[in-house]
Amino acid sequence: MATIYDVARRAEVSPATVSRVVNGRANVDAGLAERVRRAMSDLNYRPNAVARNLRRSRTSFWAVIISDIGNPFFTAMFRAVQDVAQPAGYSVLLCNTDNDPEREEQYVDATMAEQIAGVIISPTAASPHVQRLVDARVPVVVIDRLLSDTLVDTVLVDNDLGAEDATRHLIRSGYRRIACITGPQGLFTADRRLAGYRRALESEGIKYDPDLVRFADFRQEGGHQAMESLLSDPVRPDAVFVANNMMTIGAVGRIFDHGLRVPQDVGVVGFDDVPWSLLRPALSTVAQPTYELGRHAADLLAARMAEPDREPTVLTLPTELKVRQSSIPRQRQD
Amino acid sequence: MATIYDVARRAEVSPATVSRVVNGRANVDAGLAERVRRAMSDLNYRPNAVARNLRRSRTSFWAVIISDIGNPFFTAMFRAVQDVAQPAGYSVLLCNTDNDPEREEQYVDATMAEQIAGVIISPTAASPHVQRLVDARVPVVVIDRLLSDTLVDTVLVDNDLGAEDATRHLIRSGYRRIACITGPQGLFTADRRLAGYRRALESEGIKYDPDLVRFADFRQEGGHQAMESLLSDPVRPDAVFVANNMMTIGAVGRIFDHGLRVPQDVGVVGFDDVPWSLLRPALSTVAQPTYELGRHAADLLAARMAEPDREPTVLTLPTELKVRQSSIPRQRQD
DNA sequence: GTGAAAGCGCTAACAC
DNA sequence: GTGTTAGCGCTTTCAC
Repeated sequence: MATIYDVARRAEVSPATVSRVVNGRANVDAGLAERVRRAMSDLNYRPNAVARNLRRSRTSFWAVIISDIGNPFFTAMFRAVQDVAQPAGYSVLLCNTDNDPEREEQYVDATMAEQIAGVIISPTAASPHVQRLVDARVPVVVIDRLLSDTLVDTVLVDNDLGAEDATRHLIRSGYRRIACITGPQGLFTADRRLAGYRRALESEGIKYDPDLVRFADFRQEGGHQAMESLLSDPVRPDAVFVANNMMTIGAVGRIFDHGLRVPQDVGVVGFDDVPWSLLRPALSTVAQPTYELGRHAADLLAARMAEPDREPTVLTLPTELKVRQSSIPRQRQD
Repeated sequence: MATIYDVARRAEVSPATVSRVVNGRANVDAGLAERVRRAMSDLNYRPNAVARNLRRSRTSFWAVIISDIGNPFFTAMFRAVQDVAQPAGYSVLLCNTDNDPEREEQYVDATMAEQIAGVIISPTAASPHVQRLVDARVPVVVIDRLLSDTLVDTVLVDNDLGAEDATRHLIRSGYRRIACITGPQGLFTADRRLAGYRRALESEGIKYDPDLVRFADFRQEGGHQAMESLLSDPVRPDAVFVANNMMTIGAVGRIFDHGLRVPQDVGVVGFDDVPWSLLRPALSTVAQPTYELGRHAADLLAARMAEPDREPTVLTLPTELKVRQSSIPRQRQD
């Protein structure tokens, strides 16, 4: 592999000049620059990014650390990050923790060791790792979680309001015994969405009943089991608010398995869209602006890199209730 | 940030000894090693991976280059790769090309510049980039495509047979006017699946009719449009074989939009499962062993890294036809 | 078993 | 505008 010295020798200039040409610095004589470019192409020279990274003591990578690569929420967000990063000359590393704090730690360690230029992370429940990144002055943006003990750029949606809208919509559609399947207790989004559900009930004069609440794992299988548990109750709910997309899939499947109809027997509103229009009945959901979330996170990251000492920003984006078939009982459909 | 020199000074040994301890080399006196470990922890020392990379002239990254991060086929495969890579001490970079050859080139360049240790790639149609990687002696495994002009480790499924099975199943279920929506002409999987479709027709004595074939883009929207085009024909097909999962979603949605029923009016078999069990009717598909594909690709990559001059292997895994509701017309269901 | 020292390929002072 | 040179932090001969 040709190095910058080989090119310099061939073009009869110094390595410094070659470096300047490679990096597009203006202050190089046009003739020299041309000679350098010829030499580079003659030798099929490719700069060694690792050497550059060492010298500059940071890389041209961003890392996105997420908990579930199978969830379209994260992949859509990732795509947005990539769309911002690539034109800016950064490649994006996707790290999938499967909600395992140990894996998260491993990735955060790797991130620091590899001198990653910036990190966008959706941390697992109690995450001291973000603090470590902040302490090491690695630019970080937290997405989808609000960390109470760490001052850091953050992008969220209004989980409370979204869940409240969804639940109120179910109430106003005539459902009365409304269950809630939320995520692991202590996980920010799970707690906020449960809180929104509760607030809607209480503001509409329906008593909050903890027996109608299930805590699952935000995955399809969890939604499946939680629904099973709800349906095996002597008095089954007539509607359910499910706090994420994957669990909604699982929950609705279970409703069908019991021979029940959606929305006639059980009304359903999920949280976060699934990008697939095929589902029947079409699911009512609290849509999150996933792409926007990613784009804002990427923009915040870029801003922090440009200005490391700026005040941390917390951005809360609105959700949008999309009413489709799964929450409109037959008698009200027309 | 503490360096290896700081640790050496504090432990009163040489940097070489610290390096040996960090890398777990055996030939270090136990007492010294202990002293070094203490110093490391005192100073909160973290090895600088970039410097190590430069010195070793390769990184501890693998890159997976795919065409669509929104397709569960690729994310499942990625997960498998990650599961092999991580215990082996590698982090995995996910590169999403959106089927854009330019983006692919950019990623291949970055891969080489960053001295990525190994690459798993599902190349776009005509890909000279893989040859470049091979020439540069970067360990590469190609997945989901057979490159005719490049000798390289490859993991495939038997596309021909899978498509043939699917189509024959439709024929035997009583469908006669069977359409095919495949991917972009020239793309390996698209061509092979079309060939399998054709072979089934001909072996069952049905004339192959090019008017029943549509070439789309392997994405939901493409399936949507292709189905629209098929349904606007004066004589509409009574079944369709769709050559990938995303297009199947789009196609079935369009069938519904036309007020037609699946499978009574139009039978459907897709290629590659979708992880959502919720779809109604449940889709008959040619299931690919996605996780296995990824695992084998990762294993081949590891083998190539260990033994750069081994003969390239081409692995072809079987598919499995999963007959569900979408291809069993009512009169035959019982 | 341990240390001294060279150098991976590049960039950025600094000198001219 | 261009060249000289000193490292970035680590690993790895090689000598002892």
